[in-house]
Amino acid sequence: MGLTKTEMFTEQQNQIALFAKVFGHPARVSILQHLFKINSCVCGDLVNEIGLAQPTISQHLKELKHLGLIKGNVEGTRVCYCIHNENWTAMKKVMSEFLNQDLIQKQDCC
Amino acid sequence: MGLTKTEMFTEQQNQIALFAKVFGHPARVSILQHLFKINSCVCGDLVNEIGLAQPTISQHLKELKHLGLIKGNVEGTRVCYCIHNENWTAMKKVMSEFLNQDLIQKQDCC
DNA sequence: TTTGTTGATTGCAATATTACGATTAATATT
DNA sequence: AATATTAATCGTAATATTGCAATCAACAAA
Repeated sequence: MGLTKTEMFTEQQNQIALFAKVFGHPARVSILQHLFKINSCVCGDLVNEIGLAQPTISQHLKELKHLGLIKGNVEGTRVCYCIHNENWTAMKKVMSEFLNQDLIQKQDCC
Repeated sequence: MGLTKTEMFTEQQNQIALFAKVFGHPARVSILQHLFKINSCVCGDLVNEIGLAQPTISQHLKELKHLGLIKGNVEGTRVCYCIHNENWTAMKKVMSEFLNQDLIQKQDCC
């Protein structure tokens, strides 16, 4: 049905999935890497850097902002974007806990 | 258009996105957590544990297997699933590099 | 005020994802 | 052989995502 049944999962599981989903598109990965490298940049720069149309980049930025991973600051006609450090750190904690789970038994079942 | 333009991104960016995408659904997060906890289990157990229909779980398992994160072993009429340790470790390396990027300048742009 | 620049929003088309009923395939059990 | 159990596959419906042309809104510059 295309409808994820979030109510049958824990809050933690849904949160992991939400973060992962936003990283599940190479354009957003690319935007984030660029923001880490450049520290701050304007929407138009990302359009040139990545090569997708301006509305597409704008939409990806909106999703990243909505999850709190980036900040946007209006500077005249331009909007400056940067990584939201505190939220990025919090996200890392959640994702690391998931990724660094340990198996009780190290040998494979099969 | 609903079509991701993978050719405009680096292989690394596409790989990060592929891994992230598979974690982008709470059912798959839940399956993986359960496999870590139980070490190995049968498809039917996951159906009972999670509460989605059998074809749905089977489909999620297929995606996880396709990415190499789990193994499946036929045992009579049952199929035993477990984490693919080596591939999980390799995935962790790729994802950690992305998540642990450092900002050159610590102060926010805005 | 008019024009230019920048980025958000809208509307739409194409494709992808999620979920499950029905069925099938494979093996176990009787 | 007939039946039961288990999981994969098929088909389909509903919803979500991606991408962009066109437009709009806000501000800057002339």
